[in-house]
Amino acid sequence: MSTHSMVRTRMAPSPTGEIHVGSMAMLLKNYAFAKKHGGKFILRIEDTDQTREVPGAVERILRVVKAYGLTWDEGPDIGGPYAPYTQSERLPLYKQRAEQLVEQGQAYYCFCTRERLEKLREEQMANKQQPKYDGRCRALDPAEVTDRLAKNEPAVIRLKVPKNEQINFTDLIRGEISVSGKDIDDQVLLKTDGFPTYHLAVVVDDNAMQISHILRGEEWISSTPKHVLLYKAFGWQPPIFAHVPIFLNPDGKGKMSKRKGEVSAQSFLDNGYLPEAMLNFFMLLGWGHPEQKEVFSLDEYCKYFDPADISSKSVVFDLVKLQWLNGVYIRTLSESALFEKLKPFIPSDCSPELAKRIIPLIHERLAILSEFEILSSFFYRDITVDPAALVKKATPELVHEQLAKTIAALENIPAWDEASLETAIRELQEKNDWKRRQYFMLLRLAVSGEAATPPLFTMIETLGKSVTLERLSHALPLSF
RNA sequence: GGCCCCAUCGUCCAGUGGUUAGGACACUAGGUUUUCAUCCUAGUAACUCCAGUUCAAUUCUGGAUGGGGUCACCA
Repeated sequence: MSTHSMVRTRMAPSPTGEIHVGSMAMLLKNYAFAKKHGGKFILRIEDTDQTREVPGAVERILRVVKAYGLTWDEGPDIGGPYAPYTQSERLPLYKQRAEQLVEQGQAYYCFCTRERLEKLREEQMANKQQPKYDGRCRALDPAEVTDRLAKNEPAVIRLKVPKNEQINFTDLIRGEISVSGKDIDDQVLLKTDGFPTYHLAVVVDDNAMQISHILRGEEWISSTPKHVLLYKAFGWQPPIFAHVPIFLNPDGKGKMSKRKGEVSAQSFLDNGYLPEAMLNFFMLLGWGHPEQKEVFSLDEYCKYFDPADISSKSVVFDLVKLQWLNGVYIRTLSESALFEKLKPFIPSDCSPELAKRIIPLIHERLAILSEFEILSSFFYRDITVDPAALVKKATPELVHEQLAKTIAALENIPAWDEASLETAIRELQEKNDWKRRQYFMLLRLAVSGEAATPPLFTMIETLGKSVTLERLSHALPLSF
């Protein structure tokens, strides 16, 4: 396969904070598409905005992508044939390209101050017009430009958008998209600080790095015509675009945002979602397995995934379904594997030994790893028992009798294991002709403080004799 | 608001010029069960509207409505 027909995809996060789940889902699609075609997946850092850069963000990005189980073939840390993969290290490239465009008459220097532009925008807004550059510097006298540049007057380079042209491009998901040049602003390509804007950098780098397919969020559709214009101006072959629908907030209103809950890819891991479940969930949003399967592996996804099959409507990030999926993945885990993954979520007052004994009891009840504590705390923490609940289904006299007799029986039990406990307690229940539901629930409440727990006998076994008897005794006076 | 994109159960995904419009999550009911959960069974629930094309439109075309995106020297 020649370099030209090689599939090369990329994800290009900017180090301005935590990577968003939507970005991680996009990254997955780029990854899967490259893998499907035996191509390369590239990670590039777009740090062209010095003002928004957050220290340590690059390292965190790399770490969280790995934590999700995804890898890259070329990137800032491992290099590659088109290094460097960090835009701030490629500055001369962009400057040279921007100047080339000026020479070709397809871009121009603009000396307008931020103040003027701001005022202009305000006026346009007041007049209900589109805020857009008015083109004042479009046709500056070349001599004047040279002069002002020589005086080091701050300048940007803007794209000279042909206002009477129609710009068309093909989107793999949506088909032909056409925008009129008059609706496109004269985008700044090179800023006064010498850094490129996203639009210049992305085109220059995607071309330099031989990117063949761009799978990105649909919020980029409206700026794609600018990119197409740039490819044309440089005489380059544009890559194939696929604009993937974005995630909507769980309530279905608007682009998934921080205001309505956690959105960083890392935060889901921190809350106890498994990376495999997250990836599987991403796969399900906007795309369907050919056999309508819901649970399948990354390998299988890479095999079937085709960007052309992605649905074209934005999708709601359904946390309820995510939870279900996560539970499915947790249930497939072995107990030792679950223990390993649970480690960060086991409270310090629960010993690892105890945790290991608790895990089988709550395994199928766990939807998110962080639920470990709430599902297990009564094993290692003091409990509070609601007296009203104890006598809800029986008279105080009966409850008192049941507790007293149970205590007596358990004190003399030959062995403290599930089978012996079950025998003793069932015997008691049958001999006294107590209602099983009521009696078992009473014991459950007395011993755990909870109405929903693991099975009674195994729970009591795990709790241990002294704790169990202590709690039963403690409940005794509560029945009155 | 201009421009662009989109429209099948509450949500996600299938699907078709003639179908009992299918699957999953959620929900409801039942079974298993000492509770919860798991597991099993069943059920409720959708083609946005209006024209046009056609013998026939959920499906094709146009429009309306609705939703989303975008309008920075941010990405």
